[in-house]
Amino acid sequence: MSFPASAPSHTTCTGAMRSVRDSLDLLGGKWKLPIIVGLSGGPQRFKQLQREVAGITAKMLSKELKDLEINGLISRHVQADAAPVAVTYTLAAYGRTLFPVIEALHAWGQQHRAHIMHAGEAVAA
Amino acid sequence: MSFPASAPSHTTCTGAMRSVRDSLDLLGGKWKLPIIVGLSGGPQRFKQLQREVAGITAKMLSKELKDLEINGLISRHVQADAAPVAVTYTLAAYGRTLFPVIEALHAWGQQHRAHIMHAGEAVAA
DNA sequence: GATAGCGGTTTCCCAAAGGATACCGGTATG
DNA sequence: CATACCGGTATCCTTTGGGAAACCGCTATC
Repeated sequence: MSFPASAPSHTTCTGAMRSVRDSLDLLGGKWKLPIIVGLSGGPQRFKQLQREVAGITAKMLSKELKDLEINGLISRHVQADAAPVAVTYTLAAYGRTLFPVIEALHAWGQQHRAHIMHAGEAVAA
Repeated sequence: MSFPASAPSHTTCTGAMRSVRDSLDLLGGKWKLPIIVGLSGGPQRFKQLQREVAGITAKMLSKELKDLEINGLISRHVQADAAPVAVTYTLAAYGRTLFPVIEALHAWGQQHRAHIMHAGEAVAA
C-alpha cells in the first residue's frame, strides 16, 4: 500500500520508484495537469480550452490532448453534424482517478508557498 | 482545501494550478523523486546514493542534491575528521512532508500499471 | 469581398535537460 | 609504483520541450 518507509535496499525502492516515475511520465511537463484541471469542470471545446489554460499554444494543446487521449485520460468527440464541425474534449472517468494525485500536489504546493512566505517573513521583518 | 470540483471559471482553476505547478517544478525532472526515495531509508553517502539511484551520473546527482538542499528537502553533512572526508546526505523533516505526494503518485502509478495490463490481457487473450 | 471564428498542422527556432567522458586531490591497499 | 575508492567538477554533446508565426479549409457575419 505504501512505498517502503524504511530500509530501501535497492530492490524495494527501485520497485517503488517505477510506479512513481510512470505517473510522472504521464503527468509531467508543463501542460498535462493544467489541461486536466481545465477539463475537470466539464467538457470543453478546443479554443475554449485554449483560452482557459492561459498561455498554451494551439500546437502544444493539440499535442498534449493527443497524449492524454492515448492514455485514456480524456476523450475526444467530433460532432460533424454541426456546420463548422464542433470538437469537444471530456475528462474520462479514468482521468478522474487522478484527482487524489492532483489534490496531493495542490495541497503540498500550497503549504510550500506558505512555508516560503514564513521563511521570508523572518528575513523581511 | 480541495481544488474546485466543478465550474473552474478561469480564476478559480488558475489559482489552484499555481500550487500544483509549484510542486511539479520542485519535484519534476527525472531524478528528484528517485533521490528522495533513495534517502527515505536513512542517510546515504554520495557514491552509495549514486549506486542506489541506478542510472544517475555523478554530475546529475550532484546538481539535483544541490537543488534539493536549497529547497530545504535534504541536508548535507561533511565529516572532515574522517580521513577521506565523508559526506552524508539526509532527508530533512521538511522532505518527509512529501511522503503523501509520493504516496499518491506511487499508488496511481501502480494502479495504472495494472490498468494497462488489464487492457493488454483482453488483446493478448 | 473582408473579417473573424473554428480546429488544428507545419515549420523554424531556442533553451533547458540530461548523458559521456575526462579529470581533480586525497587516501588506502595491493 | 599501480590501482581503486571517495566526492565531486568541467567540458562537450545530443535530445527534448516548448514557443512564434504562418498557414489550412470551412462557415458565418458584416
